[in-house]
Amino acid sequence: MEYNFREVEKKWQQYWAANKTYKAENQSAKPKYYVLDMFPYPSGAGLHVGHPLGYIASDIFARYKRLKGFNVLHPMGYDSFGLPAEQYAIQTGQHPEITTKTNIARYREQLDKIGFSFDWDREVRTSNPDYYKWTQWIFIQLFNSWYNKKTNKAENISTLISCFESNGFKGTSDDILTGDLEIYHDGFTAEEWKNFSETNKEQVLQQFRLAYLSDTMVNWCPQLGTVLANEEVKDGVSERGGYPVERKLMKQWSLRITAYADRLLNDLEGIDWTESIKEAQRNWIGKSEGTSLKFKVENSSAEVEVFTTRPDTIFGVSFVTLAPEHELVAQITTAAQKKAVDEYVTFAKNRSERERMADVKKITGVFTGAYVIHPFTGKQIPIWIGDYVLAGYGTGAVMAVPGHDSRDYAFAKHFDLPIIEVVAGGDLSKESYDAKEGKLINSDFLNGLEVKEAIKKAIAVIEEKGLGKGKTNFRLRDAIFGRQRYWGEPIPVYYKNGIPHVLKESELPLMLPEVDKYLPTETGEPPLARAKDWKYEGKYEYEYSTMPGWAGSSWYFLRYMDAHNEKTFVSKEAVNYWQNVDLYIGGAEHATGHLLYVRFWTKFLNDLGLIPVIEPAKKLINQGMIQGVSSKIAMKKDISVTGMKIMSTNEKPNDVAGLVFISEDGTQQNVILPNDVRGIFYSQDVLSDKEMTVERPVDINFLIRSIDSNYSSVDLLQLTNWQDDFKSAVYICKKSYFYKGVWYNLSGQKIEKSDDSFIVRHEVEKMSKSKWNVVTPDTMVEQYGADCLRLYEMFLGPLELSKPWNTNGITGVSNFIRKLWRLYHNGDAVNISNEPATKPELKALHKTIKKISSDIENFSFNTSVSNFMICVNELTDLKCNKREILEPLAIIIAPYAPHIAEELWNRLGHSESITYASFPECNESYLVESSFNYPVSFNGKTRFFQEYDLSLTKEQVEKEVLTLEQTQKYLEGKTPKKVIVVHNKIVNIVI
RNA sequence: GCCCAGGUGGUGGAAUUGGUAGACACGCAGGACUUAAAAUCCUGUUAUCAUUGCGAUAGUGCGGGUUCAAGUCCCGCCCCGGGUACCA
Repeated sequence: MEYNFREVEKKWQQYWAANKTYKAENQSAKPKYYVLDMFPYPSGAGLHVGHPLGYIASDIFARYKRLKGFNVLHPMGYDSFGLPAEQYAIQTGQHPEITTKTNIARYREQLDKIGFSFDWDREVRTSNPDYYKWTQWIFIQLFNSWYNKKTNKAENISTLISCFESNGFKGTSDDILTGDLEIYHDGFTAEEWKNFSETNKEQVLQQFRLAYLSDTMVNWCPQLGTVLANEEVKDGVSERGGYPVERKLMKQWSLRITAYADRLLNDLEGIDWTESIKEAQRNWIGKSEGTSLKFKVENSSAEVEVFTTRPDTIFGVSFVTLAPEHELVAQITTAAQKKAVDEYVTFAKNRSERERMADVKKITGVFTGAYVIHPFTGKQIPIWIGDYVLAGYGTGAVMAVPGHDSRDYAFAKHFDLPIIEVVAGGDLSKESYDAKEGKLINSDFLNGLEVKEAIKKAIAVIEEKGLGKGKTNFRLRDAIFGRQRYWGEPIPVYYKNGIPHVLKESELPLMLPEVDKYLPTETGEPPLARAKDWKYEGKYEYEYSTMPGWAGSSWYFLRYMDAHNEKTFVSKEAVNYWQNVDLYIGGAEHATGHLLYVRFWTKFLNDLGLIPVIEPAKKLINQGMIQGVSSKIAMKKDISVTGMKIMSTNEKPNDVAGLVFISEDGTQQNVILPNDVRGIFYSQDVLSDKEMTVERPVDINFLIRSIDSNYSSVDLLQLTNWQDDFKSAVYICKKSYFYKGVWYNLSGQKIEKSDDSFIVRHEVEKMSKSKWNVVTPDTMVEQYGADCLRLYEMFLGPLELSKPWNTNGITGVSNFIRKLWRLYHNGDAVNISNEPATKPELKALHKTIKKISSDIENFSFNTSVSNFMICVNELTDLKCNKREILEPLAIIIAPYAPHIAEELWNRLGHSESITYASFPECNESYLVESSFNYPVSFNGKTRFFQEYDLSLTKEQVEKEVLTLEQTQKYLEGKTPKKVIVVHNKIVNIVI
């Protein structure tokens, strides 16, 4: 009887669920191991074959660790707040909670079918009040904290208040309190503080709180009706939906992640994450060290402060550029230039982010008419405004050194400003010389110094003269935390006299209220403003924005440790036992979003003494993307057709009746198309000029036959019945066309059938519902079984590589599973012998044990599958049915194919699950060879093989080889110059 | 532009510290079994030349180099994928 995977897989999935086989305990004598997958967002499309890739890998690892005697925590849950469910709610009026529940149920069903060893008792959902209660609680801790630069830790805001009460505040230069943070508040004395109004005090405190309210430039997305964080914006459009994003000044909740910039950067050293992710985070944090420097404005008390990393080039400054939004712009602009400046500032403000990024190359700017005085030469230097200077970085002003900065160079060239050479080594007539190498020239006291020394000296002189001081800047911005959306965690804040107050812990969770519509109010307030009678203590307004999607996922790894605790977000005992994640698997697309925020929150919670770890995950593996193959149908434009030319195609739907073809012999053919034709699609093999076409995706389920890897033919009947605009469309093929289920020849006469195929093009891209190229695991599981899907996804190639999905090799894996089954059976009956195993059998097993162990440790799951195949092939050839071999084999294969392994284990006579068996150790003595078949090569080219006993020394092998008849043949009578013998490896004879 | 990862048969991909390139699998071709098909099993399969057999030559994106020996190390370049984008 053949292996019945349907029955067996179902049986064991039920067994595991009923027996809670994968339940993890919070205490154990065993060492702990925590394997975590990145949270899925349960979208309406369900899981596609790309999702399980990482889950299968982590599941193999988790199962392996259990077999190795570890107490394994391997949980799963859902990141269930978010935009898609809400967008769906807006369209249909259905509560997002219902959509979310349905989607989760579908995910769960799909996950269960693949046989994952999750401890489902620990499932969490970010949208459940018993979960978001603690997300809100952490927000309150952030609100009640400030970052003390002296201790380099977050502390309760009360320590800051007592500092104000005793010492007051010295203003932005109060290093001890502000460090590198930009605090916009004047200094005050202790006495003044005590007399401040509550409002005034809170204004000051908002400058320090880790969760704070401020007027910030935000990424506003009008179509989504919300602000977005920097990493949710890609190329000037929203990551979800692709809607335009504009800059807007709004009062917003933000998190002061910048306080942690240095630690987020430095602590990367201590974690075993992929270098690419670490590098992406380093770039995102963007630390740069330089100096601030003040330039006095001529005939004014104002000063322009700039930030530069190249103070050595101070004598190369030929102008100063301000960002259009710079506060000094209005103040310093001369009357003569006012009009030009105002126009420019308006222009710059109205340009969308998208436009600005699209024409990076386009240089724009205007002269203010004002000048600064060079602090060393005393010369006049013009002040310009340019939008290549960003208001949000540094001081929003730069000292332009066109000789040694390519952006300044481009600006200077464009507006014909002087270019001064101060570092020797470049050719300034062609381009700026940006390298930090060479000797300083034309630079007074810096002349002759190397750039690095000059930087040091310049900073020293600048500081000495009180013109500025050494300073570090980060590219990282504070994270905007409010979203003007419904489906998210309510921010636990209410307003009393305009001052924000947080809720008491006992008042949590602040439940998401019911609303009549999921849209903003008429006055533009977020959806929560629609909630009826939703007021704190019946009178104070709540905050109407909700938290962003990443709030819940910034601490979920902790909740899994203690998922049902009602007293605290995670108990001390649980977190002290589980510490942090040992292995985290997920996509690289979260490099600068989730993975940065979760590190930030972890450090913060550690500062407060709530958890013992400073990093969420010790090791991180990125799985590659499984791409989909979409199929593209061609339409439109003036067409050249192979063998004929279509002359006029005014493709207005009602104007295609008189298509004129010119056939190969040059005669015109007037094709009469019916009047109600609503569109024309072209088979890809009739198009010779791809430039003239546009394409749209069609459902890959309509494909019938693959022509080659780039093209397939499509089922026109299915396509015609698909969507409205396909129903009354004409499908043009080489010799005929298809319309409403009927074929016509090109003269417009009905024909019985056509031997034409309608061809669509393939394209490899991200799997997505909108591209109609999604392949779900369900059909795979149905057809081949979960074990086969698991093995096949691993067999496809290295985990971290992206690859398009194809099922070409699936039969190989399926055959392997059947072959494995047959090894344990003779016909229908289990056939196991208790005889001792032979040497070749033991060798086949133990070399596999060795290989599989090292493969798993190195996350090289694809080679494991190959090695299982080799092992089973060898044992099949040896006709091995010995218990001594087949029992350990079942165990080592169990992490990969748990269902069949359980069944075989059971048939071997075990009543317990294979999950807690112990992984066999490799016995090296079975692998020891007594001889080696040496490849004998001449000048590095292998010619033949010769077997020698391994006890032979190098010298003996050399002597033996030289006596061989074959050797003599290749020597052709010459004497070898040199003979290299590498023991157990190779013989190379140099002639 | 910058940063990161890649480039090996018709395809997915193997290859410890430099040491037999192409494991394993798909596909393809031929064969066995079968009334037939499916399933299964066997043989072959980098290219070119030669072929009765033995074999010869080339070959891991391209061009150089180091070495007895290079897919692997070094230098220069090309191509594809991902990230990032005026960060002073």
